[in-house]
Amino acid sequence: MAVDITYKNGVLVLKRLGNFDIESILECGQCFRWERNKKNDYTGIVGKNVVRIAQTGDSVEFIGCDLNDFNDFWFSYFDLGTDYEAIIKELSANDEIMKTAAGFAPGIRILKQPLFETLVSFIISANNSIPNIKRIITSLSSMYGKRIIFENNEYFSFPEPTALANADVKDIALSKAGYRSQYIRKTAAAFMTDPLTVTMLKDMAYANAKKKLMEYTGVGSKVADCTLLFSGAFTNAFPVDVWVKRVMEELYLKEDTPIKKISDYAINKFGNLGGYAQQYLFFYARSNL
DNA sequence: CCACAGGACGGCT
DNA sequence: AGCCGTCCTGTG
Repeated sequence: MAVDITYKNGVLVLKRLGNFDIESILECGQCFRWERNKKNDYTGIVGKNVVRIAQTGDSVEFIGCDLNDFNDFWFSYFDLGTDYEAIIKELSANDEIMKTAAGFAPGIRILKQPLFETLVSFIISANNSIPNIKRIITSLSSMYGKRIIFENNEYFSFPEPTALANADVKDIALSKAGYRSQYIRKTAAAFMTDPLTVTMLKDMAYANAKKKLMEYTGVGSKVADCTLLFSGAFTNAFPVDVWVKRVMEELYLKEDTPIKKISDYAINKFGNLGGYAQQYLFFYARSNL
């Protein structure tokens, strides 16, 4: 069952990689900077790292990636050190709903994304649709990021806090971020003077880390939970958006329930696996409800 | 043209 | 403390 890793001519190949479905991982709403070239073939930029990933069955190719890139960055980004089979087993025990939801997309993984990038991306996500969020981030990156050429195409790294902090709100608004433009600039400025790291968040209790994030302008409960979960800080974070609210009411609670109550229910029910449960439920809801 | 989808904020009870 | 109008953009 062990994963087999080989590297030749700029292509790193993982064989027998379980619980890894590139489409589920990249289309489940946790990341915004991957473009689909064709089915099961995506190119993405994370921080300053660009890579193309092509999957056939349980064999996954990382193109334009050497062993160092993989060990230093992508292994952690794709959360390859975590046993998802065990997580699904635990969530599914005595819970037919989770069994169905996780069984629907067992190849989902929760990415560990750079903190500032994740925070700003989810500030942009507030009251917004996924295609629009992607457009805004692409636009901001081309204005304030660094240009990188990969496979003869042009990519731009996510902007550094300084670049956004020093930008004019009017210029940020050219990205079509709308009223979120001032949130982006203010948060970047705060981040620049008082940088926050995932390590710092992990050293706090979950509730304190969430409070800390909610001090940034444009960050409410949902955006804070998304940032904690998708930066790899807390696996118990359970972001409740309209879809999760819908699926929780439909499958578990059977009645209209305030968001805060849904959070409490999930924390109590799923504990440290809440974040994984949320992703399975979210993906299931988007595809079936 | 209008209705609607998607969360945070701030002003109001 | 909770309720609700407003914010911006894209789509049907």
